[in-house]
Amino acid sequence: MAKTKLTPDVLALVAQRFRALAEPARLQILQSMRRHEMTVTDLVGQTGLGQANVSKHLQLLHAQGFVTRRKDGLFTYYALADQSVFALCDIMCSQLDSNARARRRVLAS
Amino acid sequence: MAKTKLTPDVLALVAQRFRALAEPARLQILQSMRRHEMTVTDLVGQTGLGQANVSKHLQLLHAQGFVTRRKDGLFTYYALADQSVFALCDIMCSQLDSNARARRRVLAS
DNA sequence: GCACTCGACAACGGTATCGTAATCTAGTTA
DNA sequence: TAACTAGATTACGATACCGTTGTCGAGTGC
Repeated sequence: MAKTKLTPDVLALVAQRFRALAEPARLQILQSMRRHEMTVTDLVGQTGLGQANVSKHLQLLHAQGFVTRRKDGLFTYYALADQSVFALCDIMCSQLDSNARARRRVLAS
Repeated sequence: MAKTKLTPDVLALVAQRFRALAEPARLQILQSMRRHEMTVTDLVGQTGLGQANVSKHLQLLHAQGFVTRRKDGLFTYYALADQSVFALCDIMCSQLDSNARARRRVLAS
């Protein structure tokens, strides 16, 4: 395990990466790419977001290294850089679960 | 593994949780609490942030269930709700690592 | 009671970010 | 070459969020 020191600089970078995932639209895009790579128009169709919007979100995700780009003719294919995004989401979801359960427990008292 | 369905609603909640961690100040606060619970003034001293600022960040972290609150006389003690925050940060850091390495590889070509 | 401290809260200015509309570039096809 | 398409880019208005200042309530000690 690469135990990077958590200096303020590193903290800023980590925060930046968290922010990239702090947007429902981007999570939706990432989820749409879970199985295969996709073009921008594919993603526009699947998510219902605007073209410029999707493109901008993809720029950001690519800049942060969450997705890879591959150009072929007119199309640009985007794919997940790695699967760890879903590991992150899983942790978040299980926290959501336990929070909801705790909240219910409080209400029951 | 609690495989929650990733409906748009859930996605919004997950995004909200990511946003809570998308701020260097909050990561700094969480890191300061890694070992023991702390009062607000402790955290102000340790982080160098303003009092009102710290208090507001703590409200948010508490609302999202990342920290617990315990009042004792004049003081309010905050503590980590669980350690999974650091699991999240670890994943992010290792991604940072591999990104940096990939970038270096590109530069070397 | 009075002064003091801790922490929460409201208001405010500055900045960042979202989504959209319009434009531009590059590649394809007729 | 002209028309078309995919996608990137820019400009803009709306909104959200950060950090600070000032204030208030609660608890403590003289």
